[in-house]
Amino acid sequence: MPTINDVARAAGVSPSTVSYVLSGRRPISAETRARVQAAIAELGFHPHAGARALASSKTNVLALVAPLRVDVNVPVIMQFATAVVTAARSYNHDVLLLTKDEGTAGLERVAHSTMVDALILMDLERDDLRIPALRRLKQPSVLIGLPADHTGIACVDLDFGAAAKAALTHLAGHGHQRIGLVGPSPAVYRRQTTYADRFLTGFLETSAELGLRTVTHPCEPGGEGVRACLAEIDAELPALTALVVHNEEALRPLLDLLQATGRRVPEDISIVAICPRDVAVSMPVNLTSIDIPAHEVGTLAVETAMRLLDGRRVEYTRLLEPSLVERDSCREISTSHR
Amino acid sequence: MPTINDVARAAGVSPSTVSYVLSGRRPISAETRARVQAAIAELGFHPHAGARALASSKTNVLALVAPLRVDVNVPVIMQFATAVVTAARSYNHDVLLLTKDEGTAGLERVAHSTMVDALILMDLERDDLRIPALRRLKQPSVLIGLPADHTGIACVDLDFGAAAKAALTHLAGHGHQRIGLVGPSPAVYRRQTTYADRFLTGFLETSAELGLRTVTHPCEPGGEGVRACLAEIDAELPALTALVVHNEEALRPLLDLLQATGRRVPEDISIVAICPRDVAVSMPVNLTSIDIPAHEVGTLAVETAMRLLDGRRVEYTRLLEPSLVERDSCREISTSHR
DNA sequence: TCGATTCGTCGAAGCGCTTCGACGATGCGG
DNA sequence: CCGCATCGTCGAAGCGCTTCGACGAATCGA
Repeated sequence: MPTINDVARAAGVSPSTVSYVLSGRRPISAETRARVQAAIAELGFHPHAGARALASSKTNVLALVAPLRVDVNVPVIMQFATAVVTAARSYNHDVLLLTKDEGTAGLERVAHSTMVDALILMDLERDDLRIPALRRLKQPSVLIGLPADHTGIACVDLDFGAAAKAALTHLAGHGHQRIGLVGPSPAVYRRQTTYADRFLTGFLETSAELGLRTVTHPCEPGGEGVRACLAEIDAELPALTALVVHNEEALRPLLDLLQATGRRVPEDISIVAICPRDVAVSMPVNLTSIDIPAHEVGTLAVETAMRLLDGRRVEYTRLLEPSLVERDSCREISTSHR
Repeated sequence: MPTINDVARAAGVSPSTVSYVLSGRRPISAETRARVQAAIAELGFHPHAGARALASSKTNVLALVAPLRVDVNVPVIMQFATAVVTAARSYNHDVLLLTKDEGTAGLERVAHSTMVDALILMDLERDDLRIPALRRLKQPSVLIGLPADHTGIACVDLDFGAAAKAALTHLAGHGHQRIGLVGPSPAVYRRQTTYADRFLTGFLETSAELGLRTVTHPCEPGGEGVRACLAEIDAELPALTALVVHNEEALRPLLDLLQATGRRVPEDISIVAICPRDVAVSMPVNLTSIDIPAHEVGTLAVETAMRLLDGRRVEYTRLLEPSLVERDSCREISTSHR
C-alpha cells in the first residue's frame, strides 16, 4: 500500500501538499494539483483511515443502532437501515452496525474508542436508559423516535399523533362513528416503544374531539392474536364500521379473518392502515394507508447528524407530517346508517 | 479522553507496560497489572481505535456487504446480518455495513483505506464481478453463497442442491410422483443468484434419479405472479400431487390461492417449503420445510473470517447439510393413486 | 557457585496522516 | 516604487498506540 509519502515523492512535492490537495483546505496551484492527482491515481493511493482518524479526530463513520432481534417490523427496520447507509455514503461516511441488545455498553464502546463521529439510534423506548448515556458522549446522536425526555438530543420521526388524527379524521369524514384500533403487540406497549404511545394518545384525543365511539386494543402477532383482538373489539363496540390498524404483522391475518367471517372490505368494514406503502398495496385489497416514510426519516436523521457535526443549527424535534393515501379500503357511509 | 500515557502516569509505569497489560503479549506481574487496571478503570480509559489500527494494522472491524435494496428475502437477510453482527462481537469485532449496490468500488474503498480486516459478502451471483476484485485485496473475504469460480475464496452456505434432493426424496418417499417446483422470481434467476441455480440443478438431477415427473417454474412476486405460475405448472403437469416451494414471498399467496380454489393442503396437495423455520410455522398450515439456517451460516462465516485472519486452516467450501422438518403439509399417497 | 535463561519493565521508534507556522514569490494600492 | 497582503508550498510536530530491543533482577541447572 502506497502512503502519502510515496505520492509526495512521485509528484515531487511535500506530503503536506498532497494532504492539502486531498482536503482542499489550502489553495494549491492547478499544475501541482494535477501532478499530485496523477501520482495518486498511478500509485492507487488510498489514505489510511486509522491514520486519518488519529490525526484529524474524525472517522467519517456513523454508528447505526438497530433492533436486530427478529421480532417485529423487519421490513421497516430494513428500510431505515437502507436509507441511513445510502444517505451516509452521500456524505462520504460509512456506517457501523450495532445491535440494540448491546445496550448502553455498545454505545459507550464505540464512542469512547472514537470509532464513530455520531450515532443514530432507532426503536427508542419511552424512558430509554440509553439516553442519559448518550448525553455523556462527546459525539452527537440522533434518535429515530421520540422518548419522554429528549432535551438536547435531536429526534426525527413520523408524527404518529398526527397520523392517528389523520386516520380518524378521514374515517369520520366518510361518516364512520364507531371505530376500533388494532394496535401493536402488547410487547411493543410493554417496552413503551414511543411510536405506539404517541399514536394511541393521538387516537384517543381525536376520538374525543370528534365525538367518536372508539375502542382500542393491542394485538398479539399471529392468526390467533388477531382473532382474539378482533373478538374483543367487536364485543366492546358492536356494529363498528371501521378499523384503524397500526400493526403491520396483523394486517394480513386480519384481512384473512374478515374474509373468512364474511365481512367485506370496504363494503362491511372500512380500514385505514399505518404501514409502509408497499405493504399496503401487497394486500388482497389495496389499503388506504398512512405511509411510514422510512426513507425520509432515515435520510433526515443522517442529514441532522451531519449538521450537528459541522456545528450548524438543527431542529431538535423534527416530526414528519403524515400523509394519507386513499386506496380501496374505505367507503362512505350513508347518513341513514349513522 | 485519557490516553495511554495518562494511564501510565497514574499507575506509575511506562506506556508500553499499559499496552502489554491490555494485550497480554508479555508477562506482567500481578501487582503491576492490578495497578494498571485500577488506573484504567478510574480514568475511564478506552484505547483510540484509529491509533490502534495505525500502530497494529488491525481494525477489529469486519465489512458486511448486504443487498439492502428491499426487493426480496428481507427477513432472511436480516437474520444473516444479525448472526454476523452477534458473532463478530463475540470475537471482539465490529461490523461495517455496506450495500451491495456500491459494488466493487465499495469493497475497494473500505479495503484499501484499511477500514476493515476482512469482508463478508452475501447475495453472490454466478459470475459475480466482485470476485476478481476480492482476490486483489489484501484482506481475506468470506462469501455467503457459491459463485462459479471461487477458487481461493472461502464460501459458506446451505447445500441447496442437497436441499432439493431432500425435498424430493421426502415427497417420493410419501408416494408422490408428480411434483412441481415453484421457484424464486425470474429476477433472481436473471441475476443468477447462486442458490437458485444450485437448487434447480439438484431438483432436476434428483428428479431424474428417482424417475419422477416434475416441472419447474419461476414465480413472480405478488398474488398475480403466483396465480400465473401455478396455472402453468398445472397445465404442464396435470394431476400433480405435490409442490416444492423455493420462494418465501410466494408461500402465503400460494396457500391462499390453493384454498380459494378448493385444493386442501395436505389432503389434495402436499407442500415442502424451503424457508426459515418461523416463516414455515406462521402459515395457515404448518409447513413441512427445509430450514434456511441463516444463523448458522452467518456465524460460520464470521468464524471462518477469524480463522483466516489468524492464519489457521479453513475449509474453502463449506456447505451445510439441509435438514427437513416434518410438519403438517405432506401426506402419504396410497399406492392405488400412483 | 556461575553462566545461561526467563521475567518484568522501560525507552524509543514508527505507523500514516493532518495541521500549524514559516517563508519566498507575486500582486496590489497608494 | 515600496510595504503589505495573498498565494503556494514546505518542514516539523504530533495524534495515541504497538512493538522491538535492551537491561537489571530473579531463577535455574550442573
